[in-house]
Amino acid sequence: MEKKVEKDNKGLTVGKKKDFSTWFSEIVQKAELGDLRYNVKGFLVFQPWSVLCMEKMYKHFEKVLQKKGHEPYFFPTLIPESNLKKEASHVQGFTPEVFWVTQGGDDVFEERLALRPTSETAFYQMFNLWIRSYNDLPFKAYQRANVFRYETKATRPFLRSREFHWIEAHCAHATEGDAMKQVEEDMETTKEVMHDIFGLPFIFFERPAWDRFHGAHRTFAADALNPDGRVVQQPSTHLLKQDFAKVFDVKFKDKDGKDKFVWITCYGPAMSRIFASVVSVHGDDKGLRFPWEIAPRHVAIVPIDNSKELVDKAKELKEKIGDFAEVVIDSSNKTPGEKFNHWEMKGIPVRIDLGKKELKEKKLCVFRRDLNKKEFIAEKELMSYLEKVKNECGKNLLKEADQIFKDRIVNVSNVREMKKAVGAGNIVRCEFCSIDRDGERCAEVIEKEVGVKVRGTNLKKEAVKGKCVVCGKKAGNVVYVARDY
RNA sequence: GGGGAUGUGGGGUAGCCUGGUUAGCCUAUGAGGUUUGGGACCUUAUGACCCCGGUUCAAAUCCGGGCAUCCCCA
Repeated sequence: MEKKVEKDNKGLTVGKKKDFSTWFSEIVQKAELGDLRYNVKGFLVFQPWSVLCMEKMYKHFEKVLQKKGHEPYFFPTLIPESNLKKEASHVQGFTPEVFWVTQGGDDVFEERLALRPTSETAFYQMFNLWIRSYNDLPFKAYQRANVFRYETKATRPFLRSREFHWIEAHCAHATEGDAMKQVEEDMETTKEVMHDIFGLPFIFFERPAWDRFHGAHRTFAADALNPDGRVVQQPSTHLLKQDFAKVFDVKFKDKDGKDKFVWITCYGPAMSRIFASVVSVHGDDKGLRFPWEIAPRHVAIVPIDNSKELVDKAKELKEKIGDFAEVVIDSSNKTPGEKFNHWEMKGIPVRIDLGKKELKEKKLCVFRRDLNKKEFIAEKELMSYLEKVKNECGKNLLKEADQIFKDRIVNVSNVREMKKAVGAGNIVRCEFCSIDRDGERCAEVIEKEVGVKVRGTNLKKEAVKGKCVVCGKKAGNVVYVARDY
């Protein structure tokens, strides 16, 4: 049959590599991930296909957090201004981004209430009441929540919205050593979930002194990479030391009978933003692709026509698959071709094309999205086929993503090379004077001349032997630089 | 932070410069029918000029303000 001229706008009109920004906008709309037409700037409606995936992502994160001893909470969305103001650098950093609630009905509040931009100042207020003794430590809490930030930079659906969905974990420890171990545990959690299950490669960097979380002593953040060569900050974990403990007066009686301030850490994986990376990293020119574990649905059965015979057979197969996979039957009135394209756009891992031929021959025509491969199997092999795809498809996507990520890290030894490498969409590795305050001037030079930010140092110690690419002084660190959003 | 562009049914658009019939087209949607192995077809129906103000006999069109979206640069 003749290929139809694309004028109905159902397919993607650009390649992911060619024009990533258009590709992303299109896929959000055409795969029905989010509707941007909600009439408040910077906010969007999350549609079922993104919600179903994000629900699964939440489950994976929460399961691991709970396994490691975190307990779940739901904190209030509103935080009094006085709480927010307690820690000086925290308030300074977040105040410009706060949405304020000033009234209830016609009553004007004496004190403004913040729609939480993050919940340190809510959790630690309560830590003060809950923590009494070293027996209470470590105190490991988390919540899944939506938070609000009045972003002034260009907002983008999922990636940077004024309301986003995340998990924030807050922990209190008896010693700095314990706190640092927590930070390491958070990084391990990120790898276990985001890399191993969601299939997203990243590097954990320690951020330079000038780029820490407001109120943190040390900040560690995972940078993932989009196809356009820009990095996206994914989960970050922070060593807050005792600053917040002091202003919220969170003390415990230690074994030696003395009152001591707790050491606090916090960790924040943003589900909506990780979802953006899942879409960006795994998607292709036909649409979405998902690792099995977080696919909104697993199998679509497409009856070639909607005859009773075929629809009944589809139901029978669904029954047979049972709890092994989530199955949808597409008995819409679309033509088969349109259904095929639709489910490829949606990124369903397995599609079963069911026609009279298969019925007669007791065969099934199966299509797997990770490889875009169609084949015929005997009907009795269905379950083992699904099992195989379940095991393989996440791994395939991960392998592909890891390879691309690895190839995008490029070493340079001067600013000119850096410009070239960054222009080609790479993350650049180079030697640099210092990630303490005195290196900030060199970072500014790079930002101005090349348009990239110093992301930080890799946690794996890397040998330094040369000079800083900017000032030429003896290098103190190997740093990574990249364009960001 | 700076600059540029845009806003017309659910989606994509024509018309705007030069104000003047019933706002045209594609698609989607409802109904009826024919179809169905890679984006079907016929008949028919529904549906729009971002908001507020100004100019004018007359505004989608010109002017001012607001809101929103997209792109580029730092």
